[in-house]
Amino acid sequence: MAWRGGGGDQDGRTRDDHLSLDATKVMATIHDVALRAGVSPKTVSRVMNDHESVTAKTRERVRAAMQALDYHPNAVARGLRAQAAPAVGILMGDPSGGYQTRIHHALMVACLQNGRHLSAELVEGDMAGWQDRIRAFVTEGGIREMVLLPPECDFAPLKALLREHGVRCVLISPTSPDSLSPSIVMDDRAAAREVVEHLFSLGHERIGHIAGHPDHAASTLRRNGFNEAYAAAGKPRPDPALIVPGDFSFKGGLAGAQALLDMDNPPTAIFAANDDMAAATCMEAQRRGLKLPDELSVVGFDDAPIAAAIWPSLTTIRQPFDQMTQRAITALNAWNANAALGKSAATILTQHSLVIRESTGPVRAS
Amino acid sequence: MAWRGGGGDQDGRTRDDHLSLDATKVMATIHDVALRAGVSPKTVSRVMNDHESVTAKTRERVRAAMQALDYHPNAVARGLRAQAAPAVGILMGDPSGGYQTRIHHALMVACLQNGRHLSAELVEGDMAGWQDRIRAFVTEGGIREMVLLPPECDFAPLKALLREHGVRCVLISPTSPDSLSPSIVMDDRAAAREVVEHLFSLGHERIGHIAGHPDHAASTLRRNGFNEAYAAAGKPRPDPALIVPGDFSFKGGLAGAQALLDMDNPPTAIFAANDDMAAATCMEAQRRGLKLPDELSVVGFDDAPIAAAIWPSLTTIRQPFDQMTQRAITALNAWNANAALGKSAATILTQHSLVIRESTGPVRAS
DNA sequence: CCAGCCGATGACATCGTTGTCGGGCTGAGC
DNA sequence: GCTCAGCCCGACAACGATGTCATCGGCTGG
Repeated sequence: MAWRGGGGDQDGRTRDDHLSLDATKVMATIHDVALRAGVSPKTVSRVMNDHESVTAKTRERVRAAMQALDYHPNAVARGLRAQAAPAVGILMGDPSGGYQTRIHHALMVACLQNGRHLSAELVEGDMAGWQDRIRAFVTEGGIREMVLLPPECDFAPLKALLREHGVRCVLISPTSPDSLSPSIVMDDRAAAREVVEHLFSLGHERIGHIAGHPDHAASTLRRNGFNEAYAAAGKPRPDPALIVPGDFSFKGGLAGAQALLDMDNPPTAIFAANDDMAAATCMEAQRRGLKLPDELSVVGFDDAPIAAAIWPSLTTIRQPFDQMTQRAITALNAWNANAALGKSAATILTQHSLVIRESTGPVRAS
Repeated sequence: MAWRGGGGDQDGRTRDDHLSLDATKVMATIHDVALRAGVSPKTVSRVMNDHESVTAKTRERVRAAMQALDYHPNAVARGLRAQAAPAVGILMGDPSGGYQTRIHHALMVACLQNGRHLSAELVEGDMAGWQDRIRAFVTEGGIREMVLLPPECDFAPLKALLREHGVRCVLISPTSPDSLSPSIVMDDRAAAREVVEHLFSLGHERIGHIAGHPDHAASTLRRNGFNEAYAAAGKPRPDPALIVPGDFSFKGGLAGAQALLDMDNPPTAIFAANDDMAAATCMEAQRRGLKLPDELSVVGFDDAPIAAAIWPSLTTIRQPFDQMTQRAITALNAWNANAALGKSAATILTQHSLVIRESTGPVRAS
């Protein structure tokens, strides 16, 4: 009985005893469980992975022992044996956009629900020797599965390197689907069209667009959707001057909004390619004394936290992050289930929705 | 010889061959290196950890072999042997504040520079059974070191649980230092005083304060610093009505700013306890047609990305995240170096700075 | 009644690395 | 020349879990 306790009856370990007073609870191993249940370690293992056939009675005894010892299998040892960590990898870069952070969070939730873990590695864009870093991440950490976000999910050398190391990838919102990795995408073009159609329905005709960062495929898709909406509605092509560049940043949004509002014939509505830029647009408009949404309607994209926080709250497109990450994990699980199947490179479309809030309203009669 | 193939030349493995065409490059093990260098695995290990004495010539041979095989030690196996993963743990909750995200990013950078890894686990505030989750994280993942952020770093049951499992913690900005874990803190009170003194120097007398989330110690410290500045300057206690509650969110900042600006005798300057709320304050002020900084000065806290992005750019306190996380890792390293030392529970103070931008200006003569 | 079979279980090896211990080699001192 | 110290280095085991194969029952069918 005693200091460390129970379960393992008395064990003679002194392994760490000299190391200070750490009453560190040494965790029970599969051997301890086996001993207590009066079976072999292998049988315990069988019970855990409910493999093959184990007598109900034995199974019960083992389970009881596990419970009594508060046994948790050691993931490190499992990883060693299996030549693979149970963790899903993800590469993180500059977090300032918020997009990456939200995906990361959603992925953690999805992993939690699937009994997995997430292991993140830093990748700064300008990093020299990124190959070695990735290699080390994969190789040392035993990562065999990864989720790639924009913009890395479009970086072919990275994908080649990962493939070379046998890492299975799922791509989130890649520019173009990859024949070897499943992709999780949303229909940016359709979403952008819905935005414009919503604005049309409110009577807007001159609509400005602040585009996204040119490196992200989504930027192009959203802009294309913007243009297509005109065609679909049988309207003439929009004035090209109404489309200004942006970069998904607040600052870029400010510049874009200024450019649009400085025009001789400014738009009555502005569709920014993400919420940060939309928020900046609201700010710039209010600074100029415009009343929102009466004198200017603004639409964002992403439904970031800021969209609901600011005033007026933003009409925006909700990206289904939960669903996207959930499917990403599901895709990895499925891949494991039927490993040999080469047909896994599916493209999975997720459902967005237009969230109408207070930043859009009918064109003011004037 | 060569059941598995020397030096990676031709190897006869078929382990995964049925598994599609994966030309998976199987990574070299310490045995491969040893074989190629003509030494025993143990010697290779010695070279890697530059332990003890190895002949320069041998060392050289081994290094060459390692290089030739592109050998990277397997962290999983090491972890198993060492009973500890090389990773530092961190608990992540709701990312919307941005604070956590920035720390996380800075920590990844610090880990990178120290050849370590970061392993994150999700902890939502309302989670039932968090004990089991933490236990699993620590126990299964082999985590022996952690960095705790607010508000978890003040949660005693959590710290007790971790201690019980022998996990070493470093606390970032805890409410009060812990006798068993080193803490990395900044002097929030002094920083808040500097903010107010800056405003005093611009001629402001009626200064509003939007406080932070009551659960965060920093909120109290910043408010106290706000009050102390008055005493230090020999001025009467500030009007209590000028201090309104907040919660570090954009939305909370909006509400706070509205409350302050709705007063009969509104303040000429507002000090928000973080940048999000300061940004909200700017937005609200501009919505009301106030010119910044002429009619209202605004100060934030944190130097979040938004501080430099919006117009006017925010005067704010820069929290030295890089330094804080760097020191956190250093503290862990030091702890390892002299494990038995109990004196590690130091409190490490980091240096903030007041960043003066465009959101503050002299009181308008009127 | 015995051969053969099948279902449940255990012994052993293995994953890649490192601590322990002892063996062998070298060189110095007598 | 011999011995012994001291330095390198390798054999072995161990970390905790699991795949492989053997084994040990008991059971059925001829």
